[in-house]
Amino acid sequence: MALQQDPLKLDSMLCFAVYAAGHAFTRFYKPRLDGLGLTYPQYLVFLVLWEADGLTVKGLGDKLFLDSGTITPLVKRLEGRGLVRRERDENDERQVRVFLTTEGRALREKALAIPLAVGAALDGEREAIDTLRDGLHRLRERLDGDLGV
Amino acid sequence: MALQQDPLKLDSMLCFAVYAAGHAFTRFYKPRLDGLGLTYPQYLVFLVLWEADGLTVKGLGDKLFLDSGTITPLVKRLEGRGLVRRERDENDERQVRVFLTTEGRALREKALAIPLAVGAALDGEREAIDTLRDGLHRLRERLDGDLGV
DNA sequence: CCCGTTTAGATAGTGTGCAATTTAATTGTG
DNA sequence: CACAATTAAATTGCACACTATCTAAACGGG
Repeated sequence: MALQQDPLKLDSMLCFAVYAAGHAFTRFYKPRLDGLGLTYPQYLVFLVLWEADGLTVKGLGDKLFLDSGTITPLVKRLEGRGLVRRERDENDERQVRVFLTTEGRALREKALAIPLAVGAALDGEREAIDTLRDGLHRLRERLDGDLGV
Repeated sequence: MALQQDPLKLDSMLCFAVYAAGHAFTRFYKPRLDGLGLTYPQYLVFLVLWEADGLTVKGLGDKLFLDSGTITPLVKRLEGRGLVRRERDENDERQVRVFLTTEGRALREKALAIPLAVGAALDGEREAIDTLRDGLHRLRERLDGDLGV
């Protein structure tokens, strides 16, 4: 196996493979999520809330690796549409807890069709998928663990 | 190995692993790219131009899987800083070709340090990296090949 | 050669992401 | 208890990404 000649070759870069696959996923999800009226990041927030209703904004951010600058306006849009309710924690009033409304909880039924569509598109690659996912989670941990320059 | 019980479990989803790893990469690159004054997508544009100067906006988009709505304003910002020059193709005036300026070409020297930093952070994982990258490119092709719903 | 279609690029609007700052609430230490 | 430090959200500003729409240029069949 020859060594990499050009260290700046786009197609050899892991970062670009991740970046491009991410956009491909967003494009793939778009038509499916249109049916629920959700964007992809909003869908992720619901995945978390369906597992753990009443999480704080920070809790959501920790799960999704996003900060309040992203979560706050996103959740406010969901609140405006009556899909979630925001409520200040009475024991610690710095925190805002996000609760599903009946309507928000009901979305879960429709959402069940989405993993099926993904499964169909990636048909017969169960093992490769698990390997990829685990490799990506390890990668993320390494990158986030690095202290910079 | 037990089957997946909850089909909507965040941490089992490949899409989220890709999404989160993408952000981790962006965060990782940020301090390194600050030295060049580039954002990560701008860096990708330079990777393409250093390989193929004078590409059209569409050519850039094809390489990066982005459309004119993203490329046009990005390249205009680079033009405003004197890093690239935009020039309408004289044979087909619908097309705009993007050329590196001397300054833009010179950035490449500084950029060479970046793959080294990535290599250091992911030290000793050459084989795993190649496997991940190839798996992600195959994934992207599958997702983009899907016709939707 | 005319006109409908296609193609390239630009533009407007919406929704992320993130850094930096601000405000309010809580905690820790003397 | 006072008060500095920390923490949680929100806010502001900038830069993507994408959809939809628009204009101009090129193409293609009759």
